[in-house]
Amino acid sequence: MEYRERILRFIEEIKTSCLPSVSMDFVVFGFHEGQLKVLLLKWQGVDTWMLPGGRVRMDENMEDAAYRSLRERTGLAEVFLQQFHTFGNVIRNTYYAMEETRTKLGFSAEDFEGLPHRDISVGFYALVEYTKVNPTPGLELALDPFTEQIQWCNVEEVPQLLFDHNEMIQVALKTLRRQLSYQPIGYTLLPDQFTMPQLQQLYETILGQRLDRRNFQKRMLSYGILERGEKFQNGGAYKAPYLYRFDREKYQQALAEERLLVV
Amino acid sequence: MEYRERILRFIEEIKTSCLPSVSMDFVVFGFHEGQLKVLLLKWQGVDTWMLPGGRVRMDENMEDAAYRSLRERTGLAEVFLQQFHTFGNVIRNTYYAMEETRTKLGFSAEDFEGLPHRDISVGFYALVEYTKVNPTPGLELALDPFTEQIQWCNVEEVPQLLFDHNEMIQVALKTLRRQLSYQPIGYTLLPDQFTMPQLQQLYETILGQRLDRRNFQKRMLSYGILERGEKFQNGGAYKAPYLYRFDREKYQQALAEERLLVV
DNA sequence: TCAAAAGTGTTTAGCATACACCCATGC
DNA sequence: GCATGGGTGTATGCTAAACACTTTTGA
Repeated sequence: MEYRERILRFIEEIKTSCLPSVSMDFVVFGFHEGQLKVLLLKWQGVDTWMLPGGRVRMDENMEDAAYRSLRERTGLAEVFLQQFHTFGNVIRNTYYAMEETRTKLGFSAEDFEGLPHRDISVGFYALVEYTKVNPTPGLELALDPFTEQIQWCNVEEVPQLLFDHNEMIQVALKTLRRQLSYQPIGYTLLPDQFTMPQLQQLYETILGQRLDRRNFQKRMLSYGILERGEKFQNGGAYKAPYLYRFDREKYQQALAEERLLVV
Repeated sequence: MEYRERILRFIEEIKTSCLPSVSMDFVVFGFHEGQLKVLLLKWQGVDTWMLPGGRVRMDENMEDAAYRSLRERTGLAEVFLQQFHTFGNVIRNTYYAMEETRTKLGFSAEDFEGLPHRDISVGFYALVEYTKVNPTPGLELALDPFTEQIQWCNVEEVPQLLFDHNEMIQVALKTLRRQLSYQPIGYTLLPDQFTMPQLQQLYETILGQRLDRRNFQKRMLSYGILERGEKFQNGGAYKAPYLYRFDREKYQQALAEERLLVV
C-alpha cells in the first residue's frame, strides 16, 4: 500500500528531522475581485479546516524553514513573509487533533507514536499574488500526505478552524492593518502592473474603510516607489487609468533610509 | 553530594516536564539613576553572561510560563511582560553551550543526555521597577542550580552574550521604543509615585533623545491616565515638583477604547 | 450626449513643534 | 539674592483631511 508508506515516511521524517513541539502556521493573504482571501487546507478524513503549517528541520534556521514551507505549499519563492506572533496555549494539542485523522485513515496508535503532543506555533503572515498561486494540492501533496484540499477563502467567511487558527487570522489581520497604515507593503498582493484604483481598493479592503481618491494617490506617490507606465484601457466606459509598477529597488533604498517607517 | 543531586533533578525536570526545543528568554528592563538597565545572569563555571530564560511545562500556557519564570527570577508578580519576537537560528545550540558548564561542574555526557540540542526561543521583554527587584540569586537558585550570578547591567555596557542574546536586547529595545512612542507603557519602570521630570528622564533615556519639557507634560497629561498628588520636596534648591500616580483603571479603560493606540 | 470612472489642485483644520517667562527653594 | 530646576501658555508650521471640477471613453 503505497499511500500507507508515504504517511509512515512522513511521520518518520517529522519525528527524526524536525524540532519537536515547534511548528509554524501561515496566514497567506491573497486579493481577488475586491476580496481579501486566506489559504485554508483540510486533512484527509477530517471536516475541520486549518491554516497551512510547517516544521523546522534540525539544522535549519526558522526563517528559512518558513520560506521553504511556504514554497512547498504555494510554489511561490518571492513573497512577503513575516512572523507576527507566537502562540503557546495548551489547547494546541497536536496529538489529539491527529487522532481523528489517524483512525479514519486506518492507522494504529503505534504508527503515530513519538509525534509531538503539543506545539508552540510561530505565526507568519504572507502576502502573495493571488493569480500566481495554484491552490490545488500538487507538489505539496507528495510532502504532506495528510492534505486533502487547499482553498482560498474570503477572510469574512472563514469557518471555525482547528485550535486557535481563527485567532491567528485575526491577529495577522491586525498586524497587516497596522503595517499597511505606515509602510507600503500592499504591492506584493497585486500583479506586477496595477492601476491606482486597484491599489486603493486593496487598501480599502484590508483596512475596512473607504479612502479619499485624491489623498490616497498623493500619499502613494509621495513614497516615491511607484513607477508610472502606459495607460490601460480595460474596455470600461470611462477614462483609462495609468498602470503603475512597484519599484523594488527604490523601496529597499527608502526602507534603508527609514523614510517610509513612520515609527 | 547535594549539589550534584540538585543539578540532576533539574535536568530531569527539563527533560520530562518541559516542552523540548522551546525556550523563552527575558529582556528585563529596569531604570535607575538615569540609566536603563537589563538583568543578566551567568552560569556556574562559564564566563559568558546571558539573558535569564525559562521553559514551558507540558501542561502550561506559554504566557503563564513566562510570568511564572519571571516571578521565579525576580520575585515580581505584577510586571509589564510582552513577547516581541521569536528567534530560531541554528546558532542557538543549547547543547553545545552547556558542554562547558557540564565539564567544569564535573558531569559526564550521560548525565546531560536527552536535553534539547537546539532551541527556538520566544523573546519577552519586561518592564520592572528597579528597586523592587533583588538581583541576588535567592529563590531562583533553588530552581535553577546553574545560575551563579544575577546582575543589573547598563544597556550601553552589555558585554558579548551567549548566542543571539545581544541581538535580542537590540530588538527588544527597538520594540520598547516604538511602543513607548505611541502608547504610555513607561510607568511600570518607575515607583508608584513619581515626578514629571523623572518620567521625562525615563523617556529620554529609552528613546535616546532630549524632549521638550512643556510638550512632554502636555502629552502625558493628555492621555488622562495620570493622577496628580502632593508636591514633593526632595531637598533640592528649587521648586518642588508634583508627584504623579499612574491610574491603572483609567489606563485599561483608555486601552479598551483604543484612545491611546495611535495606529 | 450621457453615465461611469479617472485625473488633478487648493483650502482647512488639527496636532506636534518651537519657544520664554515666572515661581519656589536652599545655600 | 542667586543659582537651580519646575510650572505653565501661545505662536507657528507642517501634515493629513476635506473637498469639486474636468477629462476620457463606450454605449
